[in-house]
Amino acid sequence: MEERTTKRRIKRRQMILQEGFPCKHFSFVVKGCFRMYAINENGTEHNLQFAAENEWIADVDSFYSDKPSKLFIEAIEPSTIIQIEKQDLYFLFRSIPKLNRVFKITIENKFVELQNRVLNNISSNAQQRYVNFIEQYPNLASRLPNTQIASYLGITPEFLSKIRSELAEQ
Amino acid sequence: MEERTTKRRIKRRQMILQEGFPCKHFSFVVKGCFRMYAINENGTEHNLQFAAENEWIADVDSFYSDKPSKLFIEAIEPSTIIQIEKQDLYFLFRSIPKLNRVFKITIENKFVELQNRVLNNISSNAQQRYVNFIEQYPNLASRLPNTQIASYLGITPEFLSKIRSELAEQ
DNA sequence: CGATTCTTTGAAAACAGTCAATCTGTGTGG
DNA sequence: CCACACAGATTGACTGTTTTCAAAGAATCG
Repeated sequence: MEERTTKRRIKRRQMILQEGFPCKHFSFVVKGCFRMYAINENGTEHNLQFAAENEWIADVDSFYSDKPSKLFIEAIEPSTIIQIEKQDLYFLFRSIPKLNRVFKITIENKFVELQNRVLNNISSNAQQRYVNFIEQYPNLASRLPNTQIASYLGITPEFLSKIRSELAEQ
Repeated sequence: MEERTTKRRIKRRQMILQEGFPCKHFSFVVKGCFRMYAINENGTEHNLQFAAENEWIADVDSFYSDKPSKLFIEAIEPSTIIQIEKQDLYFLFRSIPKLNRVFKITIENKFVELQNRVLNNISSNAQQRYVNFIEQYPNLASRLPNTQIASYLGITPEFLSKIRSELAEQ
């Protein structure tokens, strides 16, 4: 297994995926925290996903299709990851059949999580979404800058600040 | 295969899944169109997904966990579906190994689709989301009532109507 | 054809973004 | 270990977006 994977130390703000390049690896976060985001035509960043300890992160679309990615993955903290390339992942799937099931369940869970996020986005206002985020991911909420949370929720940092001051005085 | 699946005719407005019940089936749409939605505490409906011909629909979370669903699935048009229960699906996975791969790819594609929808929700205003919807799903857009599209986009039918009249005069 | 759903419209209110200025904290190099 | 640069957080005034409510007209299922 070790010879099929690579352990890497990643500095704060270092990118492990940049727009325009194919996503060559699935990355497992051993220590630290990452964000995956897109940049729109105005230059605004939008966080699609965070990944902290014991979570996988990759641009699934680009990884399986080999298309150039439209996303960035960047370390928010100094981090350690274990990376695996597609051919090696497929090798492991063949040699450890159980792994297929593990990955199937992982993506099914991520699918359900995303569906709940969509429901949140279309049914709740910004304050409710922020409260839900804190309740659902308390450990992320406490270690992330609010700027990053705002970008994940789809609101401006200024407006998040106003939401927080409203919540504080209640 | 036939003896493991059930073909059903579904009337317009008939439910094939209701909140509080476990989702017992994956349903394959042969003919017609369905929507999956949640109802919040105010009684407002929010469309999570549509499924027309040749698409699968189910509450994935409830189906695999056997938990009571929080969702509804309802026919928007008179429809025909083929349903399969979990035990029979697992039987088919064992007898037709390729089917595992087919389902894996299906859910990976749905995952990517959902991720793009989230990106849309957090990065675009209502007008852009509506235009994107029409471009991405032209055949759905033409057969669905605007009420249902508004509910999918997370806006009110009244505001969608205003968006449409703005687009029309351009 | 009739009942029901869907669509449109308008005015007022609530929600969220923009821009600019200031304040706070903290990572890094010296 | 200190100082400084820089990212992050807050505030306020103003603008823009979306909702709400009510009412009327159009389309469509049965």
